[in-house]
Amino acid sequence: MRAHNLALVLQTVANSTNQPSRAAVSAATGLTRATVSALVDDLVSGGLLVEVDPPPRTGAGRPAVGLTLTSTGPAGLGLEINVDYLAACVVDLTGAVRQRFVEHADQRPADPAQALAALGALAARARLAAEADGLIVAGAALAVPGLVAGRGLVRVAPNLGWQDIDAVAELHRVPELADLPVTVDNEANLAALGELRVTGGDPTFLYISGEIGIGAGLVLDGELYRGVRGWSGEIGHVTVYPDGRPCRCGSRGCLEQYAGQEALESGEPLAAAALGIALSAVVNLLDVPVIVLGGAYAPIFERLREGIEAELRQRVLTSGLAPVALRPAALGADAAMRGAADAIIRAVREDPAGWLRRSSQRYV
Amino acid sequence: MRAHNLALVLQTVANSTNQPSRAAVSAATGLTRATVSALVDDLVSGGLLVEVDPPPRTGAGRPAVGLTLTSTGPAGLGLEINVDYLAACVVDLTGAVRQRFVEHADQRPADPAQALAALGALAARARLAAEADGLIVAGAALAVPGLVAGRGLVRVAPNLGWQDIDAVAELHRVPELADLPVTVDNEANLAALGELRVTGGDPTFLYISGEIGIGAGLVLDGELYRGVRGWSGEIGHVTVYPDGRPCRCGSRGCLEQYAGQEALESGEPLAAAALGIALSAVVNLLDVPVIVLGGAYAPIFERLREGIEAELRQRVLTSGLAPVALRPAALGADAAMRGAADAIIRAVREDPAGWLRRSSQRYV
DNA sequence: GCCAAATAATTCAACCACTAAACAATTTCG
DNA sequence: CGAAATTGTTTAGTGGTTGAATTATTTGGC
Repeated sequence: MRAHNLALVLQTVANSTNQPSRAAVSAATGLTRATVSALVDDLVSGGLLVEVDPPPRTGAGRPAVGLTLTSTGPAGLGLEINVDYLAACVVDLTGAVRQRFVEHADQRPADPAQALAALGALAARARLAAEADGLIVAGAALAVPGLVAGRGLVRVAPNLGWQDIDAVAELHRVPELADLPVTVDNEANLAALGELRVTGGDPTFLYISGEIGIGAGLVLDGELYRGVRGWSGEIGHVTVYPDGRPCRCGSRGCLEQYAGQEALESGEPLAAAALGIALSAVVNLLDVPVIVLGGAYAPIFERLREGIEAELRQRVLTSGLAPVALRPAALGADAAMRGAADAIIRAVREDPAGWLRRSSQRYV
Repeated sequence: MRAHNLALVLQTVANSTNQPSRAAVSAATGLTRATVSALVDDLVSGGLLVEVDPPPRTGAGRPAVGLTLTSTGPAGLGLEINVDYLAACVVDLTGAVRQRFVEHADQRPADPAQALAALGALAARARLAAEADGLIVAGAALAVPGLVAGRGLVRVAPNLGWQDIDAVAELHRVPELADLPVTVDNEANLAALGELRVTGGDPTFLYISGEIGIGAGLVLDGELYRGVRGWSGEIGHVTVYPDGRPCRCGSRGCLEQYAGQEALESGEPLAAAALGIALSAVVNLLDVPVIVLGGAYAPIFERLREGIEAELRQRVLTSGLAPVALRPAALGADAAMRGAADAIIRAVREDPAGWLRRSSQRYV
């Protein structure tokens, strides 16, 4: 119960645009001022919240003490490995990017261990720089363009040529990362989480990421839906033309053949229509009100828009009752890496009690 | 916290196959025997649980007192209106059907008010019969073949010819139902809930219901996903052949044109393939491991099976890693009505504290 | 310039719900 | 018949929340 209320208070402060006082938090949560005071004290002494001195003055009365998330506490290490680059960043509890390293290089010739060692080196640099800056890296998340099974095993990453790679074990070989909890997730899933953070408004949307392959991250009611085995979002292999072009997955007429990066670069005329058909299926099935186009789609959003919307208008049963909103991604190429870092700090935000417990143990 | 634990105890008893003792519940939930005792006493005196005398003897020790859900407490009234029948049933807390009334008649000529008045009469009979039997009808849920907006407004039910009908208001005109909380939901959604109850095992599946139209109910992690506006599951209008037959929804190549009841009756050769294509999209997007075929599909399941599975094998990216299970629905034509009644008792089960509060007020 | 009103935060007693441990009840087994 | 086992209750203690009173610090009227 205390754990729940700690999270409630922390989220309230986090989601508030200004720097709320204890009294404001009390009003927003429905908890008593006394309770909020006690909880806030714990969060402050545990290094998750800080009191800020100059609160905005308003009317009579004792001045309020503003509260805000710390920028020197726990942080998340976001990692991404993709076909043509490696990237690492550190995001603090407020969501600010504190470190950012990107290394452009084709990863396909390298074998997985080499690639992950290079990424590990980048990650180690980011971690050390962040910790020199007063941050405590709470964990790392890695975004990969492929299917991930539980416990950080990459089952297949077709465009990297990977198969059954234990990415966590490889990263843990780097001495500076050996003690760090690492999770692995699909690139589109994490990018969707990143987008959720910056959009704020819409808790339910589909993020679709056009890279060499096409992935999607589905956020329902503010939560990423990963599927039972973590293999949701494979929109690239949704059939749009049943008897269409053969796909390297063994099927025919997959969306990827018409709207993947290779098709786009060769000026495929059906790209927007194919996207529209696949997205209509998503909306008909899930009643998703917002679709965010990311990856390679974001820069050419305006060129795709009309073609997609035409299909949605025609093919979505409820398009007459309420239109589907189409938006370019707010984060650019950093989305997955940002989302990965965000996943770590999200975990701290959702379970501050766990963090306090662990961080008190650190000093015993 | 008490509310949460009351629900926990009640669910534990409900999900248990035998009639567990307080000690068994304590072991299953992790709560202390003392706590469980206190909670169980509340549930017994509130009329949700009953103690059963003859517990199965085993070994030494004081004999246990078995616990089981009451069969004389709260009950759910499930209603269904469809093209060619009206139906009402009452299900008690244990999930047993206690009353069942079905009236076959084509509803299309009747105007909505007439049809709902007839259904209301059926519902009133079911309620009175149930209450004569010692049950307390806690609420009613109505399954309709159409799109429902919040607060019981049926936006469109194409096959009934309905548009913007306030079904709750119409039912409340029946004097015997005037005091009853009534909700309205899509037929496939409620059928999926009904299926969830009887399957028990799989908490994540897609239920697909082949009637005149084709609807789907999506159950994720044991919860029905209704979509932001409650319009999820419109799989009948997912595009399978982009340039295919025109559909009355204004689009082309909708699944309904190839696998709707009318197509099935005319021996459509593409039915199974079309279903397979649409279902592949669902699995690729959501990683759903189980698909349940209901409505008109259930009796012809074996005829459809191979055709659907062939498409799934070809078109689902992860079909090589883990196959998708295909099953006929366990409940027959009663699924939606059963699911509707179930939705009511599900609410009681999930918030027993609320029920206890309300039922204590009833006697003040 | 001072006091009243207003607002923020803390302190303190009471209470609720859970836990742990002792205890009572009732059986089986040697 | 008594020891062991098992269920269920009682009792004392604890963590966490509430509500009321208290303290702290400002504005504004006179």
